[in-house]
Amino acid sequence: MNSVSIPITTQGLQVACSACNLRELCMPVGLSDDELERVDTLIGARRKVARGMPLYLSGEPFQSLYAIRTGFFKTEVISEDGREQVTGFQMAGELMGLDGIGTGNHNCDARALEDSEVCVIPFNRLSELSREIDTLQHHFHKVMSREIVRDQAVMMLLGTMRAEERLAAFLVNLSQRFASRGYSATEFNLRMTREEIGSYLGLKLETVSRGLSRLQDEGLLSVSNKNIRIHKLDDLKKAMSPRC
Amino acid sequence: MNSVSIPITTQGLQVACSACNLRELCMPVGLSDDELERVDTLIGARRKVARGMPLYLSGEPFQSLYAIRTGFFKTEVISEDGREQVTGFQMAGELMGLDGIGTGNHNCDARALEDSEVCVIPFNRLSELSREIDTLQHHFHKVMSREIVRDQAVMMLLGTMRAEERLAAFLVNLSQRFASRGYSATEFNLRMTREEIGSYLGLKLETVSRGLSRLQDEGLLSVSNKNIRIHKLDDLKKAMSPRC
DNA sequence: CGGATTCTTGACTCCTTTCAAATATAGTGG
DNA sequence: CCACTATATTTGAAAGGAGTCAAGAATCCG
Repeated sequence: MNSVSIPITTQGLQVACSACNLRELCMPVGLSDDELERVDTLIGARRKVARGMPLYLSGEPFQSLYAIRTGFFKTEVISEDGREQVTGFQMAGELMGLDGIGTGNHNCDARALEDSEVCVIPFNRLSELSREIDTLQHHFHKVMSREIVRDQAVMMLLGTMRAEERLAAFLVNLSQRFASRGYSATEFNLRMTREEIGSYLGLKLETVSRGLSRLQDEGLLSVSNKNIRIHKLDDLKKAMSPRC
Repeated sequence: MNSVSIPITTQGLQVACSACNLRELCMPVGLSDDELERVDTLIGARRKVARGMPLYLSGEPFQSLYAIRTGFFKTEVISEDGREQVTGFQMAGELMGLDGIGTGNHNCDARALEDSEVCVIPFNRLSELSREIDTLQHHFHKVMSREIVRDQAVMMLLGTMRAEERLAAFLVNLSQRFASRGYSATEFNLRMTREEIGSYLGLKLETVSRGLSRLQDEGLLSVSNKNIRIHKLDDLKKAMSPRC
């Protein structure tokens, strides 16, 4: 125990947006120094979310958006008749909560797949500030729009691709997102279970498992439980298309 | 022929937003008279789109959003390897083009399924105005958010539902949207082909056809080509869930 | 009116699911 | 730190639902 209290709480370690290394991925991009300073005031607080715990649940009142600082999340919709659909996996620098704006309540569950930390962005203040800072407004609109485009890509995947193609597309997507964050594009650990992958891809967990085994047999990658090692990224990309 | 020129062009018949009967469905909601007047200046022009013609195509530079005044559209994504996925069907009062904000180019094709007319909303002016009118800003954010939620519902449909369930969900959705526009909830004409329904629902056209026949055999509705008559809307809703 | 498109239906195939069992892994408490 | 239990993963075999292929019928539209 320290006799002198050292601020080791979340708050104590806070890093301003202007100094955040996720800046490029997160909200503020292309702002002047002055504007960045004002955006710094936007982030209300940090919040830690332990693995398995919800960041928010469907039905809860919507107040804030969340930018992931560290960690990994899934978002999941549960229908009235009990069906569960994982609608996405989110990693550092990505924004969550956009679905809550429309109704004023969150429309899905967001759950940490590993111990994580998020920046809380009060939506009211984001609205205010984006009325004053054009760049911020436009950036926010772009982020929402990209989410729509991403969702459309998932529709395409679910509507037209076969099991192995879906799996290849899923892995290539993860690979690219890890790579853009400075991690290896060819080796990474899955944070989610086969069942969660299956829910996202519209497949049963057994089909996911078989698909991974098959891609391994084809020599495209190695699977060791949650660890993925991609040997032929190009061929994996080709496996996203029919007749391969 | 009229000897005296009467303005029968699109422009001549223009109706201000403040007098538009789609007001509740479209952009401006809950504005003061003063604000409504300013929003009127937002609508650049009307544009007619003949059946089968594109409102915009993927790749074209994004300039404007479009609010449907009359008619019916589909939006469709085409992937690099040639797969087509219908991502939605839009009717009067609904907004199209949100997917273009992110990249500055449209990311899908929007095509009229019947002769249609849209209001052109220049995005720049919408951005400006929404910086000045809180209500408009918030409404716009809500519309985008609802689009995300809608997309998530489609993911759920594609990821977890069986053919007949998807079809039932599709028809119930159409029914509700027609009803909220003052049309019959139980009888309407499909504007799209079986193939387009299939693309949207992740099914082949034969499966759509068989599904409709089946729902008819079960007595839930009558199908006569494009005409749908729903006899048991409650049971059709139940058919969206498993074990029916 | 007539070719082209769209729709329906049947028969068969194939991919994914279901059901089941064995194995491996991870988390927990002693 | 190890044992133990719950969870997660793999794999096989069989079943089922949607896809494919094909042909005929109906409808649309110029």
